[in-house]
Amino acid sequence: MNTVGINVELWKQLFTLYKLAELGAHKRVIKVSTAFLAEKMKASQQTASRHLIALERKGWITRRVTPDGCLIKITDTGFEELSKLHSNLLLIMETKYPPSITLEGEVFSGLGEGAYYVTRDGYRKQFIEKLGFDPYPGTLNVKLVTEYDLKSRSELEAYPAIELEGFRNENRTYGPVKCYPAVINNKVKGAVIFALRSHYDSSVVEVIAPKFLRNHLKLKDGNKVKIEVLINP
Amino acid sequence: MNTVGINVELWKQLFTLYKLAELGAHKRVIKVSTAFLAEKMKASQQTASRHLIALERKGWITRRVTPDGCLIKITDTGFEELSKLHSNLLLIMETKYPPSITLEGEVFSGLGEGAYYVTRDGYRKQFIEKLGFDPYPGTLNVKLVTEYDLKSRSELEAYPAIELEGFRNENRTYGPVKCYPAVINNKVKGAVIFALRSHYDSSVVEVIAPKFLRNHLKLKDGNKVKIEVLINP
DNA sequence: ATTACTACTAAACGAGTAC
DNA sequence: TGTACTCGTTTAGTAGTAA
Repeated sequence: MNTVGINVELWKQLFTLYKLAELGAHKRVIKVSTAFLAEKMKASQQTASRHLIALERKGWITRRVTPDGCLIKITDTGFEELSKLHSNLLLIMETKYPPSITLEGEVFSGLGEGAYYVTRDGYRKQFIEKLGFDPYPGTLNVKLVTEYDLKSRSELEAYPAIELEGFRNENRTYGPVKCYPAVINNKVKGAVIFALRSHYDSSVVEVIAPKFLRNHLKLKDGNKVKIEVLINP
Repeated sequence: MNTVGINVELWKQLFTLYKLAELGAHKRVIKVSTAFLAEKMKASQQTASRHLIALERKGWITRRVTPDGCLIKITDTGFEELSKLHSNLLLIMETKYPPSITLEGEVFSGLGEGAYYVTRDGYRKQFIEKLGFDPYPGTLNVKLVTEYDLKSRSELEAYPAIELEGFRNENRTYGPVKCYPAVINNKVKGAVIFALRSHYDSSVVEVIAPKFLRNHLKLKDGNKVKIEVLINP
């Protein structure tokens, strides 16, 4: 998810906007004295006044000062801000799964089998179709160490994955594979893949990406790597 | 509506809680470094750290500090706070009408007809049933003066009212009446009533209450009075 | 690497007040 | 009554740093 845009400064302004909306200023022009608004905000009259000025400057409200109060209306832009907050909260509150799970572990060298599997056409086509990229021929093996990471890894099982179908060619059968889109070291988009019958235990995750991760992220055996596994609803 | 409880201090804490929820801390224990959280909040590492400590003290999160980050989970109490905010916003955003409209005007003496109508049993029973109080026998006449108040009064027409049915007795017929619950001078609960065929023009509103308003609020002719008309959805 | 303390700085607040 | 300015105070935020 990573809602871009709301930072701590905007947030403070949103508070006053929110209070104004509680008074109906998103529906109609309301007349409020700064003292009255201040009471609602549990702040001083001066603070309310300054906040209104700031909101006006920001274009979130229109404001006309009269001898007995301010005529305030929340603008479309202002309403949009409240609306954004609302829909972000909706997403947070009503989504069954967390937006992502972050795993950390150490890079190690496997047996090179990854390359073989990833390049099988039966899988490769599905990677392109379902993940949206053509994987570099090879996987990055990451060993999970901490209790927290192992727990996270096991929680992942319960979350909806992208499923690659198994297939067979003239020689043998290839099993189904679960994968999740992921961001590696906050930089590279790729995916983690879990073969249903893996030659590794669950303390190992295999990562693929369109690029050669070891080079691109300058990774060597034993280096720490961070994998943000994205969960899509 | 008048959401009680959220003030500017709670709001600031809610921001950090909201950011944690964006990271999934309402669903599971997450491991974040204070530096990482700070980046999400667009603040310094120290600020993030202090906020987490404050949230823990408040009981909104649980927190375990480890050598490589904090294990954070939003508590039920904390989740409840986010939930409250969400439902308040839902109410604000998705309600068709503003929660209330405030009218201000001057008290004046009418012809005393109000008392006559209000005490007719056909109306009185409906007041008790639909407004929940037995009105003092008499109405408070309020003259609207400012352009803003006249405009507000006319907007009111479009909002859903409590309708009293007309009736007839042996002598004559009594027309239907629209009314809205209202709070007078932030103190007394009552209602404004609009006879569909009134002897006043739309710059006058008549107010009823279980108490004798003139005495109870020490009102004299020419005094300003504030009527918060409540709109129920 | 972390967290979180202390000391300092910047920003927000509120009292008083002019208009 | 109102709003909103100045100015002193309080609060929040950051930098540096110890653990």
